[in-house]
Amino acid sequence: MLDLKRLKKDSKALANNLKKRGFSLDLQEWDKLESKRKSLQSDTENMQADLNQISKEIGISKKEGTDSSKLEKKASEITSKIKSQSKILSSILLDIDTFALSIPNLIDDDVPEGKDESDNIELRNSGKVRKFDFTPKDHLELGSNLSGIDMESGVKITGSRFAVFKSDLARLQRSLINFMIDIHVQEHSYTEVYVPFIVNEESLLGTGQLPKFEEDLFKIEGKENFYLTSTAEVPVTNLFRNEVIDSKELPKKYVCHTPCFRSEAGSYGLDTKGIMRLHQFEKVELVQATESKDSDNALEELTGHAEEILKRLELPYRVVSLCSGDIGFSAAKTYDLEVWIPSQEKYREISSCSNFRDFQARRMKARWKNPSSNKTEILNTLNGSGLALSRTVLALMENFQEKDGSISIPDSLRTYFGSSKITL
RNA sequence: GGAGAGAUGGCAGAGUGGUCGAAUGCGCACGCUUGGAAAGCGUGUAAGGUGUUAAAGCCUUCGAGGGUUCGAAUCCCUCUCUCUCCGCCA
Repeated sequence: MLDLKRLKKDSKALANNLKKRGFSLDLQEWDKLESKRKSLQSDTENMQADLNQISKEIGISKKEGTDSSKLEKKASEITSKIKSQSKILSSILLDIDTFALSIPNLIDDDVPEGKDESDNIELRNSGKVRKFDFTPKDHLELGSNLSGIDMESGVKITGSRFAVFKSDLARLQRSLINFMIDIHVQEHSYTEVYVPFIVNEESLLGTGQLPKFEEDLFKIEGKENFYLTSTAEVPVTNLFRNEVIDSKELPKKYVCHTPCFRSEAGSYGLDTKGIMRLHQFEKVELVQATESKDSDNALEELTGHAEEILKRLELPYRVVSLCSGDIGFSAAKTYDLEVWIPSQEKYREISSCSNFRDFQARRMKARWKNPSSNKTEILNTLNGSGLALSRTVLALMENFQEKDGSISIPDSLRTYFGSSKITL
């Protein structure tokens, strides 16, 4: 959520910033709501102050044993006025809340301007794209030859976009989880957490998936409004919700492995083959909370942590800065890591690292105590995949395939995986 | 699932209808003290809104929502969560 104070003072500047991502802020609507609120609120607060004063006088009068019936009559009149007035006020406050919750985050100045994906800017790349002396197969063909990826069973058990991993490929994914978490814990000093995969509405409001993007989520039928997590970002970032963190503990760095469930509404034609885009996939997620002055550096650091995994796995990748039109609702700035996919001869997203600044933290009242001012301030939050696992499996299969359909395992992973090759 | 207890500030913990936004302790900040530290002493220390150059002031908030009352942390109702005992279970 944006700072409502800034919206009150500086709405035009905010509107200009939001325009860059193609969001038009309805300034007329805002002015209308805000001026209504202002007059109603100050009216009711004045009445409330009167009532408090009179109530106090009644209290004193009762103690002294003098007659207070006139005061009580007056008070009772004010009370009923307040009741009707505050009903209107609370409905306007609700409107303002709804309005504010559906405004996306402001975009950092150094985010490239653009309309869509095609305007994203490549910042750097790493690793050599392999030249094959045979025609490389795609991961699905490799996987079914190895009896390691079974899409049919996924469909049978659940439906489309669900997959079954078997044998060495199931083990490959499992070894990658440990590989990634160990590096982040031991070398990048993250704290490992295990969290619920089912989350409530408040958590999703906090990170910004709700109220606008409910159609991307799997909702659980029942008395309570529960959802399956679409990313570990939701449960992990919400660890900070309604907390005041001691400055000595900052930055807070968490790493977490979870499954992710996405309905993928609106992506019917995309990546229909194989495990590129599934309703359920695994991810190792990095989450940080920092003071506001530190989040720029933290984004670079966190992105580097995710890149380190790709480097150790010897996967060719590039880093892309998302343009203003492609950046997500809650993010102020995002770097995507894209890994080379030989069968598509394209780089594809395998990690997305974002700085949300105070946008999520304000929604979830995640704060820290600034010892220099002795005030509580809103935290900055960041996250990034480190990495998405099914796409890592996919990338390893395709990039490390041999002519005979076997797959070699990069050196750094061998102790985790237990052998150097997956063979037919 | 059955029975009972509870939810108060960063934390712990008083407070059962009226100057209670809330005693006290811890923590934290500042000062005194010290060669320096610890201890000790003193002062300060909730959040949000409104307002202001800044402040003062005013409003709201004691798990959430509703109700009673001139007035609610305190009484009533509903819900959520936590703890203890019993049952069940991985």
